Amino acid sequence: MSLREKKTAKKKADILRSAVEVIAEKGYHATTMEDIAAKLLMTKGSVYYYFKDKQDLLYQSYKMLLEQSNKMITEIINMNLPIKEKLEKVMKSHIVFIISERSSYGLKVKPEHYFEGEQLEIIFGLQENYANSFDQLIEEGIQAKIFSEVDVKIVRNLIIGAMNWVIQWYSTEGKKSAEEMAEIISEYLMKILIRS
Amino acid sequence: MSLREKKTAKKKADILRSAVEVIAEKGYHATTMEDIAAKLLMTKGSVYYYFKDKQDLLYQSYKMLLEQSNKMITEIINMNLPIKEKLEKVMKSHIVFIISERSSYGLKVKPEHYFEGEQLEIIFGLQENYANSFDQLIEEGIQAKIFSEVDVKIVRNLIIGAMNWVIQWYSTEGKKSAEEMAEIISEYLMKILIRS
Amino acid sequence: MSLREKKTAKKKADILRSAVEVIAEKGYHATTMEDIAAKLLMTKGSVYYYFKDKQDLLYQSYKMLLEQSNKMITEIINMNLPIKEKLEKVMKSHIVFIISERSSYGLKVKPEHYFEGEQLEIIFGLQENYANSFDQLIEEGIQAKIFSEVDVKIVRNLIIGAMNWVIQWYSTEGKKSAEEMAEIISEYLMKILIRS
Amino acid sequence: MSLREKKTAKKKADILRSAVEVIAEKGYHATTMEDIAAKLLMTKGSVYYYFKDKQDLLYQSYKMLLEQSNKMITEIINMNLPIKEKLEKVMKSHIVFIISERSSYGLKVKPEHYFEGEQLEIIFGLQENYANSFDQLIEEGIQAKIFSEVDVKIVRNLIIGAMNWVIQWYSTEGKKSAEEMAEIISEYLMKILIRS
DNA sequence: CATGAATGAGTATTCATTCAT
DNA sequence: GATGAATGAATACTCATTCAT
Repeated sequence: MSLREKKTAKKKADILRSAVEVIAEKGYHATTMEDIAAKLLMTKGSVYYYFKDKQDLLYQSYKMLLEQSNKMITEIINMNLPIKEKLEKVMKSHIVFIISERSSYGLKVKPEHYFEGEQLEIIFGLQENYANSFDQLIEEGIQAKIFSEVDVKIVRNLIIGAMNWVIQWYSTEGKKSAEEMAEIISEYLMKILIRS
Repeated sequence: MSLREKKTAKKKADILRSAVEVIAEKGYHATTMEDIAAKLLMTKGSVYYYFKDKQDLLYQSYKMLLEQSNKMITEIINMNLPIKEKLEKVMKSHIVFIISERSSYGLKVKPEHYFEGEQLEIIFGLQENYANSFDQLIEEGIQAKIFSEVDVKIVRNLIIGAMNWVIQWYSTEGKKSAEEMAEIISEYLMKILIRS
Repeated sequence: MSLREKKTAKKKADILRSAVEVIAEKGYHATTMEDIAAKLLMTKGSVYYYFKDKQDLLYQSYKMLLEQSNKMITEIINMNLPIKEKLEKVMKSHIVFIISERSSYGLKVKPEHYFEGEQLEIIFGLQENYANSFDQLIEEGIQAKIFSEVDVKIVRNLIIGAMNWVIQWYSTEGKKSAEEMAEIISEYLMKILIRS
Repeated sequence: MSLREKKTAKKKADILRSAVEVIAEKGYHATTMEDIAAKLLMTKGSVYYYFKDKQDLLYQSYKMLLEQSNKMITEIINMNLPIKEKLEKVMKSHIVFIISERSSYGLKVKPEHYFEGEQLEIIFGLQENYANSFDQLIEEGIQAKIFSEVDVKIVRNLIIGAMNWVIQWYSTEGKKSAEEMAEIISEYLMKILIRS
């Protein structure tokens, strides 16, 4: 990749990050291209130089988010750790990520509303990948008799829901750092799984 | 209340319910007055007879939701039941309500974005009321040594988060009814609290 | 049709006429919705109440134009007149229409650029209809040995082209009225056909 | 002219030809600088090295067209040929030129919309020159009693209109070559003039 | 000379809101 | 009370134009 290409890639990534943040904060429709651009001291026009349209920006933002989380969960799965610690690590990473990126792995409404065709398929694929990885960890724990025999999908959804909701109530002004909060939360959520 | 007043009140409530549903489905900004009116075979114009503006509609919708949940939680608190059963009942009601109304107790983004001044205070008050009631139940359980000594606020947020997220994944086409699902979920979430 | 419906239909027709004129004058892309609205002392918003979008406005304008000319040519074809007079009448009507409506039967570029799918088919159909009617008149004249044996399609295109071009050079400030000019032109163009 | 200047001149001419074609195809406003540049595998930026702005490009394109046609008509006028053949030659050249350059001597709308001041004068001058040359040929034919006594200006406009319209209907996929078509058309149009 | 990038003015379009009937 | 119509403010998007490298 040439220097110029690197610069372009960086700029694109910057815009995506900016977009993720603003959209997570205000919602897709309430976010204007102006908002996203202003945050980076750019003009709308520039953003359009890098992205086809607002929807494209949303798609790529969301895709980036999901890819990052898939990368994260895959790495952790491949670590040589006890299953319980793996799952805790995943949860903590998930929570810290949400807090630090000020975003959410979950759109505030169904992807079907925003994407269609190939885009929707890719997004669904990535979501499924993450969900499956999560499920895999839970199942492994169940096999190992460390987790109780729960309905994997439901429990996974509950845990992800509880984590994604954190952005609604966690305040950076509070006493606890993101990491501390992630530690506490993962401990609590683990209780849903741990054999008593 | 005269007949006319009753009729008006009913119409208002109808509109609110319609609004709650569409807004929950598509998000506030993506929802047009047309959408809300069309669902009731009305015209936009008529809606304005009953509500000052779109924001007012949102406010009253959301307030209604919160009032209903507060009413619900208060009734359950006053029942003569073991604490564990009370909390389970609250959770089940919360979940069933979310599924049936196809809405969410939580706006998809912070209330601060939509309300201000007195409205915001009232909304915050109602949310606090609900949170406090929830906390009260948790604390009672802790006092009674039935629940373990968790950080009440965090756990409450986790549970509410997990429940509010249900709308993102529960499908009415699935095998389980809302009640069955609520039963299962509340059982799982209860594990966060129950002493092991 | 109720009074209200009549009013709406009239308004629509007014907008179409306004659009036809401005678009014929400045071209589709150079014409703004503002231009069209301003001409009728309306706001853009109002125009959008009656028409889906700018393209829709163009389509309906053009369709109206073609329908009117088809109606005109059909009426003349059905008159009980010598073939030569029929064709002259068609030409004169065509020319007077172009001058009075300040528009052109022909878009300035190919319809394919503006329409697609069903719209394009309908436009093509209407154009074909007009062309066929024109051809029919020419052929009739040839059969009757009044016109010479020309290539019907080419001659039709030449005549229509010459007439559509009138809008480029006819000035309302000149000495001749539209009718006089139409008279002269049709006489000249007839020479292409008349047996010598 | 130095080599460099020659190169520059060639590039300019290339761009002009490209511009003429695209503008004739899509219309001035629908044509983007990108379109023109892309056709020559250039970037927009480069085009600006050679031309001040889009309007300048249009002006020079159009001027070039008119100059070429003036050159053509002048050459033919100066040939030693019977008047009838001269006019036929002019028409054929005009038609072949339009078809080959895929452009039109006539802008799709009035020059007044695109040019002003000196530019407009020059364009008008060139148009007038062409028109006058055309008229001169017609008048010569009338003097020679070969053409009938028509209104020169009107007939000239009719003939030019019929020819400029060719681009709207002539298809390169048809059986007839541009030259054959030009032959046929000029023959037909000549009938307007020829004494019967 | 060429070009990638940035910009801003202009335009289509949407939609909450108003109001006369 | 209801509604068809009208409006204008807001916003996505395009594209001619500029300029640093």
